Formats: sequence, structure tokens, C-alpha cells
Amino acid sequence: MLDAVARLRRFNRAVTREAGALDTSFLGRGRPLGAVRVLVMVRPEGTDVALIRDRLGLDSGLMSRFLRSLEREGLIETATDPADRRRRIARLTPAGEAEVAAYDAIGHARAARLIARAGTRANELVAAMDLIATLLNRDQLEIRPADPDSLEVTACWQAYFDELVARVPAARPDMFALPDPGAASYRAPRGACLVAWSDDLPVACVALRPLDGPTAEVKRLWVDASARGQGLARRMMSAIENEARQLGYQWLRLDTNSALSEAIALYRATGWTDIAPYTGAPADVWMEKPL
Amino acid sequence: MLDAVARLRRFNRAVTREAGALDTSFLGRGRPLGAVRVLVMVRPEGTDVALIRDRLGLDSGLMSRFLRSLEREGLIETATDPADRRRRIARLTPAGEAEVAAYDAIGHARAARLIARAGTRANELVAAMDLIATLLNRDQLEIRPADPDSLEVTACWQAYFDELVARVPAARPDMFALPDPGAASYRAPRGACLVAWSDDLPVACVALRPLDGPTAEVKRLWVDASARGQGLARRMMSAIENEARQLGYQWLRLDTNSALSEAIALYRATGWTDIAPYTGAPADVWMEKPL
DNA sequence: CCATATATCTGACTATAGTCAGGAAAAACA
DNA sequence: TGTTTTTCCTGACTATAGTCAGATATATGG
Repeated sequence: MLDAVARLRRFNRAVTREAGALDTSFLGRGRPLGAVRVLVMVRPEGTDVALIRDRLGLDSGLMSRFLRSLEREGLIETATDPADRRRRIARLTPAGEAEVAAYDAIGHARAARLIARAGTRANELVAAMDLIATLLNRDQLEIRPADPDSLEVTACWQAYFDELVARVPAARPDMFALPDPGAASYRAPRGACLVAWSDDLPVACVALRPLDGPTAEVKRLWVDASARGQGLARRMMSAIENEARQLGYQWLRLDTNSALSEAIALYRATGWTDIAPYTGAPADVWMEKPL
Repeated sequence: MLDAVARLRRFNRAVTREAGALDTSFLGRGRPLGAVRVLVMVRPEGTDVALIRDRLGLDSGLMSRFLRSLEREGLIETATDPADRRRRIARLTPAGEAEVAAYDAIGHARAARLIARAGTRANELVAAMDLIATLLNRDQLEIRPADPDSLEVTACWQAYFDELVARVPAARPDMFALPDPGAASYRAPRGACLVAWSDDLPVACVALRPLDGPTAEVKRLWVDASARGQGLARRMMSAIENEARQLGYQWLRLDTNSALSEAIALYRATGWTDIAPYTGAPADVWMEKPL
């Protein structure tokens, strides 16, 4: 392989040029880039001003000016946060939502064009971008509770089932027909569902449901290919165990398949022990852990 | 797969943030970014000012000011191009070379740190970056003649030999011991050597040497993994055929191995026909084409 | 209650990027 | 040869990003 560092710097130049083009593509709607970057971070339901400032690394004075300018344009409204009245919350007006949608469409079109440029290698391109984005976002990874009926959880579970079908010989697609009738059991007060976010993309999930008195069952641990090799599965397991503890459980169980060797190695390394079967195919390994 | 466009946009955000950090890392030496971008594009042996301006997309007035400012600092000297005295050529002074080396070191350190962050997936990261950079740079790809003894050609040939060893069962590493004693035959006036550049990284090569009177032999066609699937091999073959025509050859020959099926398919599709063996192992396919 | 810290806002300021019009010199063209 | 085009330069200008100090209102911890 030629010098890896030289290759990385070529990448930097290529992407900087592309990102520059991306930035200027956000112009042409008569608004400076800084204001646009703020605008597109405001969610319709309202976003904490400090959060935006922090994400964009802006000076508070500059941020304030951007907000005033967007307000003058009638794209956002700001109100004080009732929970902490020093803070302010920015909310999109209908005009603002339309404007954000327009910027979204521009970005979407650009992105689609870039992917199209890859031709037959589009899938590889997206996978490569995923890997890089996940590595760069690695420190910003956040694990948050999620609604088991939400779109992101459904997407994670679908990815999990696809993975099972690909790797477990005994698994067939029709074993996992979403939507899941049992999704309610992954909710409070007796269940839980966690998703790991890299930026706004879910890259891992895990769920917990009541099994039998003081025993809960861990289900559907999944980590996206781009996020593997960084100890995320271990973090997810540790997070769901904490949830279980807080819900008052004393024992955890899980079933899995011997084809999923890394997962089993992780379980063994973190205090899980084999037990007698308590479910059927496609599982062929059953484990337990005291809390 | 989750929405590809959403993933690409996450990538954009991650990389824009990183590129922003990269840009500011070029600060801290008391010089504005624009001037630095110009400075690091000046080669010690001299670079055409218009070329720099074109690559960076700068206004001629702005460019002029950057040059004056770098001159005042004693980092570069400008002289009129003797071939066209409207044009100017910028050259690094010794102080300038030292300064560029310092910026290089900063960039190198940053790049190394990023690669290190990928841990066990460093190779995958570099491959992903290569793929993206090559796709983004695709329109800027340049095929230029190269010195067969140069570092870049040696690197290409080494990559070619590695590929052969990996794919051809009969090939062993010791069959291809660089440096190549026959490199001189790939030079003018009877031979040629072409390299395709993506930015400053060689991504493909092909060579030509005299064989027998009006017949020349095409050797060492190689395309980097990141640049495949875009018709580059075809372009390289077409370029080397043009070289051969200009050198007055009437026939081309080549030997290859049946394990390299895409290459053979390309040859068949572009007018090459099978002929009797004229070399030994590891070759097992021999072809010819009239010009 | 007070002292201190935090979040935001405002006004004044600087630095940098970028634009534009016009001029001088050289090259290309008819 | 004269005209047009190209290349670079300069000065004047604008827009944007970003910094800084101080003011105000609120929260937090004693």
C-alpha cells in the first residue's frame, strides 16, 4: 500500500473541495451560510439555543445575531425555556419550515447526484462514507431510550433480522415479520429499548422485556457494520443492564445462535453463563447473568 | 439499508466538521488560511501562478494580493515565465520551503492521529477514503507520461506485482524483484510509461517496450482498487495504444494470466486476439492487436 | 437573604474573503 | 501592422465571520 497518510490527505483535499461546493450550494437563497447552518438545526418542535451553539461551535454574540436575523425574516420564533428561564428555545414558523424544506431538498439532490456518480459502486461508496462518519463521530455517540414503535427502532430491528438471516443457517426471513406485536413489552414500566445515535443515524440498538418475576430478557442487540470494532456492543449491553437494575430486576437471560460468535464471546467475557434451553429455534445458545 | 442519502448527509456533516478543524489547524502560524492554501501549492522548483489560481478557484485580484503578502514575508519569489511573459511563476525561497515543511508536518500529524483513531480498522478506513477521494476526483483524473525509475512508477509496479501474487496461482513474490533492470526499455525513443493521477496519488499505470521491429509489447497494466469500475483500464490501454502509434509501431502484443479475467475480457472487447505463446510462466494467455 | 455562576443580548470592533473596475504589458490574430 | 485577447496588477469596496466587554436576567448553593 502506498503511504496511508498521503492518501488521507488526498481524501481531505477532495472532500474539502466537495464540502466547499456543498457550502456554497446553501447560498443562492439570499442568506449567509452561518445563518443557514443555524436555521437547519432548528427543529419544528423547538430546539435549545445553547445546543445549536454548542454543536456549531459559535460565539454567543454571533449566535444571538443569527437568531435576530432569522427572526426578522420571520423564519423562527424564540421563547424562554420554562424549565430554566435563562435559556431560550428556538422554534420554526411555518415559513421557516418551508425554508428548511427547501434547503433539505437542495442537500438531498446534491447527495443523490453524488451517489449516482459512483455508478455500480454506489453501495460501496455509502458503506465507505458510513465507516468514516462513524469513526469521526465516535466521540459524539449517544445512547438514548427510544420508542419501540418508532421508525428508527423498526429500522434497527429490520437490520438485525437481515443480519440474522444472513448469518444464522436456521433463520428464515418469515420468522421475523415486522411490525412486532410484542413491541409493547419493550416499554416502561417493565421493559426498555435503547438506541445508539451517531449524529442523526441510529447505529446500534438493544431491548429488554419482562420474562418471569425478577428475571428480564435481553433482546435484539444489533450494531451497524460501520460502528463495529469499537466496543459499542459492550457499551450497549452495559447500558441495558443498568436499565434492568433500575427497573429492579435481579436476573437477566438471553437466547442467541452459535453462529453469532463475537456476541457469545462478549457475553461470556461479561459474566454470562450458559443455561438450559428456555426457547426454541433459531436459538441454540441460552445464557443468564445475575445483576 | 437505511436511507443512503441520509447517510451521505451525515458523512458530509462529520467531514465538514473535521475539515473545519483541519482548516483551523493551518492557522496558528500567524497567516490567514487563503495565503496558506496558496503557499502550500507552490513547489520548490516553481509553479505557474495561473495553475494555482485555477485549482483554488481564486479571483485574480485576491490571488495577486496573497502572492504580494507571501513575497513580503520572504517565503516566495515570483518571476515572469520566459515562455509567455504575461504569465508569472512562483518559486519557494529556502525560508518558504521551511514554512511549507512545517505545514506539511502539521497535516501529517493530524492525518496520523486520525488513522490511529480507527484502531484495528485503520486499513478499512484508508480504503474507504481512497474510494471516496477517487470518486470525487474522478473528473480531474490525468494520464501523464512518467519516468520508469521514479518513485511513483516503482510504487505502481509493486502494487501490480502484489496483485499478481495474490491472484495468479502460479505467481511467487520472488518472480518480481524490483528494481527492474529492464526499466530503460520503457523509455523514449522506443518505449513509454504512463501513470494516471488522481490529485497527487498515482492510481493506474501501463508501460510499453519494443519487442521486435514493428511490434511493441504492452506491460504492467494496473489500476488501484479504489479506481476500478470506472473504465480507467480501458482509458489506459487506449492511451498506451496512441503512444505506440506515435512511436510508429504497427503491432502490439501482451502476455497475461487467465486468472485476470476482467483484463482479458477488456482485451477481447477492444480488438485483441489470442496468439501462440511467446513467453513463459506465469503467463498462460498471449494476445495481439494491429494498430 | 447574598454571592456567584450561567445564558443571553447588544454594540463596537477586527480580520478575512471576495468582488469589481480599470490599467499595463504581452501575446494572438487578422 | 493594428486590434483584440489574455494575464496580472492595484485600489476601492462589500459581506461575512468572528472577538470582546459589558449589561441584564435568572439559577444555584450556601
